[in-house]
Amino acid sequence: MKKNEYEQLRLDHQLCFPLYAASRAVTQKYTPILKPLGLTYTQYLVMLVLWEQDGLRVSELCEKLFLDSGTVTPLLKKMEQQGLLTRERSGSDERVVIVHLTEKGMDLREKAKNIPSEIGSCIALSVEEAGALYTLLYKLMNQK
Amino acid sequence: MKKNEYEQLRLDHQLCFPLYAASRAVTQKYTPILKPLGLTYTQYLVMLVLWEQDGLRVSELCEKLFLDSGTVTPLLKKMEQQGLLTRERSGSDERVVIVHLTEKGMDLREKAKNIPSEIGSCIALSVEEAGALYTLLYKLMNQK
DNA sequence: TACAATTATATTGTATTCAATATAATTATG
DNA sequence: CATAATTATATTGAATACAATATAATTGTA
Repeated sequence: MKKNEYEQLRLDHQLCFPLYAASRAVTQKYTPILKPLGLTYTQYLVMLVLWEQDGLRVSELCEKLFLDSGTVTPLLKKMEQQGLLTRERSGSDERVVIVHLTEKGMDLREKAKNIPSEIGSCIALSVEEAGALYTLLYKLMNQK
Repeated sequence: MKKNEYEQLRLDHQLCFPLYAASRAVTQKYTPILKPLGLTYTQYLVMLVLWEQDGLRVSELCEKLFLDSGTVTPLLKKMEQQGLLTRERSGSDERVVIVHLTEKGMDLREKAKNIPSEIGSCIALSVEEAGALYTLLYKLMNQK
């Protein structure tokens, strides 16, 4: 029984591991594609959010991306330096920082337009598989 | 048609995002569980591999975990300092570093034994869902 | 056997992540 | 209205990740 005692600890019995490895693998696929746009993967996620809805608070960006201020604040500062966005304190509540895209930030959308299909073409999943995966992952990420 | 032009760039149309967010969410579940063992998540993965097969090369650990030497080398040094393992150059090939668990490293396995079920109990997926997810993730991580 | 490739780790530099804490502004309450 | 509690963001510190490069050892080959 000695063998079975630790059976559960086998790497190939873990769900966390392929999740972790697949996530990194997919992120790595983005790196060369995002490089011409001057974006990292996390910066790209911020842009996706802002292209959909500009003028969000830092806290709203954090919520949408499931990231905390320790990650997002330096990220936004860097992106501000790069001229992609602006950060200004709200007039009505000085604690709040509102993020707006610059012209340059908005223009980048055009260059990014085809990235999803580029990525899609190098991900070997059928539409059904991708849909099933999507559903399962959302289930996983939305539980507290 | 302006709206549809950028439809693909919506955050909720991306597969990468729930993958990334779910991965981080799951890793975060491990943090408090691993803390009593003095392990981080990545260190735990190294231990899983070594508990299964001791005496691996650094390169073999890298392959199994899909990590590169820039991640693994400092990780192993830290774990060596903590007394969990030893790193020695191979006699037959001085380029090779062989990693062995110490007594302390092996003993930790007993304390880790129930972690998979602890994690399993806070992951809200059925056995079938977990199986399907597992299969899809392996598909994703194994494509070059 | 010199010495050009190759191989195995290690190092460096940049960019995340996140827990924990700090700070400043606003709100709630006695 | 003073101040305790809360809120929003920022800072700090520790641990990853990974691309790019470096170094040392080994192998292949003219």
